[in-house]
Amino acid sequence: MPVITLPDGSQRQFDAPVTVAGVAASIGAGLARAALAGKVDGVLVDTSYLIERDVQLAIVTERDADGLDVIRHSTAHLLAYAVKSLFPDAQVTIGPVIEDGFFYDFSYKRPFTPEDLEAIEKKMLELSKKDIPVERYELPRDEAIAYFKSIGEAYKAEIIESIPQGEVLSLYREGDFTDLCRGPHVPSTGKLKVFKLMKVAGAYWRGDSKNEMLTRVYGTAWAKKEDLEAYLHRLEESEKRDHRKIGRALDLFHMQEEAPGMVFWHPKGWSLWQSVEQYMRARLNKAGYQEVRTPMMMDRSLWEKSGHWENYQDNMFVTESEKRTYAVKPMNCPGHVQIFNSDLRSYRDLPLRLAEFGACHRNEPSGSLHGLMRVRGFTQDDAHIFCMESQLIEEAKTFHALAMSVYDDFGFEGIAIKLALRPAKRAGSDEVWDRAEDGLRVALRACGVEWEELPGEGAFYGPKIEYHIKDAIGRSWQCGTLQLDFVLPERLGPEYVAEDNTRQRPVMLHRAIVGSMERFLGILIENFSGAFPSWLAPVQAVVLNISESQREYAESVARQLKDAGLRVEADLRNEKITYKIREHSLQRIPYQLIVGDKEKEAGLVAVRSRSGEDLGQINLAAFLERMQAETPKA
RNA sequence: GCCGUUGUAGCUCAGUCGGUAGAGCAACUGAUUCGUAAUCAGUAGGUCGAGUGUUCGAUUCACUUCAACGGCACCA
Repeated sequence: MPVITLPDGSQRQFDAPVTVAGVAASIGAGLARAALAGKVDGVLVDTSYLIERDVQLAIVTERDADGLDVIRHSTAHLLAYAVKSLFPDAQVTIGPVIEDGFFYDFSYKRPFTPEDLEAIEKKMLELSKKDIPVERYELPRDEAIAYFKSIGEAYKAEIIESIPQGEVLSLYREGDFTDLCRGPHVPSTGKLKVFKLMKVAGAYWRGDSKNEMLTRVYGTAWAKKEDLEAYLHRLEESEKRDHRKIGRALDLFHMQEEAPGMVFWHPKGWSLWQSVEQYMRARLNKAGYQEVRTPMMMDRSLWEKSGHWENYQDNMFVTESEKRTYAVKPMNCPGHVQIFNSDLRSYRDLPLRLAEFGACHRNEPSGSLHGLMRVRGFTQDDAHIFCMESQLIEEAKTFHALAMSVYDDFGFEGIAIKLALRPAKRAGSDEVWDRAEDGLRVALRACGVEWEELPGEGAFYGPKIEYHIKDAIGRSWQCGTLQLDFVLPERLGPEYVAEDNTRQRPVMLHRAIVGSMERFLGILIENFSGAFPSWLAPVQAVVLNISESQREYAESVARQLKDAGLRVEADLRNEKITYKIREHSLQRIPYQLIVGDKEKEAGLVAVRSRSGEDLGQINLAAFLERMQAETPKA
């Protein structure tokens, strides 16, 4: 006699076991129709799930986040169903829900084409219209293996084989298509109406590049048509923000075939870069760092000592001269250790913080290159802190505060912190790793922050804290990092003289805040959609004369502002003022200073903000003050 | 690196069922001197990513190669 408690606290008693669908029907016909799944004591189940005891039950509909997931998951199955009916000898593998949609991986003798995709989508609509029931049933593991082998689904059979003996598995049948799945699923294909197949791509079986490449079909699915449209619109909007597009439109940088993965910075892009670099330099100086510069390439033997040769040889650019092999630096740390080693250091010198805007090169796989976000030549705001173990926590805390303050100045919020732990391929003993990982945990705790741990993601020489920032369209990027390293000091041999006159090994902290300058600028471009805050904008203001008679006045205004340190241009072209305003608006210049006869006479400028607002006529001192107020203090 | 797609003027793109290419914007020249997002007229601009092959003839077809784009894998 199950008593069912609904989310509003009301209870219903039934004389006999009842399905989720049955409960929904007892509440109302509308709910029965809308029911996609149920949540029984917090666990998602099908509407066909039989309730035999007292439970908490929520009927899941398309209005719930869970309901949307069920829709997406079931749409992935519908996709597989359609593929199997169009291409019977294709094999199905997996089809999970992902952000905004789903995908399904197939094995087929040839990859699907964009035309196939259209046909598949059409078939899916057809199957949806038929409103075919989706039925759940169970099979013992071994029977399930035999079943999938019998219908030629080798991948499914392999998946089940990796499930422990003795388990009972759930299968879902819709029409003549059956798939292994944990579920739950919508009760019938008619519930799936709003979906779109987005693209085909290759993907390795089980995510391993040694395995066969499958064809992956990506799709999106929503509860309502308007949601789908809003999603497609959102995609279009992010395309407009693409840093490669804006980089061209605003003349910031370009890349070309002869230098794949390397950037040609144009004057305006380099101005942006310099604003970021000078800001960081000021922050680092104030925080007790000393800036250095180390060689672009060093002898192979040094990279062998550091362990980079062994771990990353294939990804290093190498050159030869007079029978010696040199590698272009992929990291700055070995160079910084050489500076540390160049003198006898005392414990009084510690912590020694060496910073470098270090230009590094890594021969990244061709397929991984992506605009400014993933390049082969990049510059880090890198620094290494050499300290005693007793100073670790304090250094980590100070770094954390600095990093957060920098992100704040750039306008980023909601920084996610992650702790990447020892990878399979690593240097150093387990005992050393224990110490390093615990050290970072203690430091994070001391900072009073929450973090997520990522097993196996650390660097070969040590664990790392990662700072992930979220941009204006919700994408997350790793920028900052703090890495604790006991290994490189062992390998490269830095030492200091301790208080008791013994020689001791310093601990090394690797750290960066913006990470790769290239990537960070890419993030800034997309985050601001090219409309940089005035302290970063390559051109902060442009002076526009309305007609020839204010030429000299406009020139003198521009000159005075430049002398005061602003990045200012004058547009004295003989064009209509509306034309000039349009052009500079498209260039996203923060302020347009318009001077006509009125301003010339009064010795003022009429200020138009980037948003199109008229800020009125002000004098130059007032304008300079305004700019000053918009610039973060170092 | 792997799978797929793409590569035509500075940018965005059209085109040629094989007979050496076209638009809009940008650029340049001239006229216009104008008050808050596009003044008018004219001019110029391309080894059709690179290489090889098929062909009387290739930007178009085939193959190779490079790069970009979307994924996968990788990311010290």
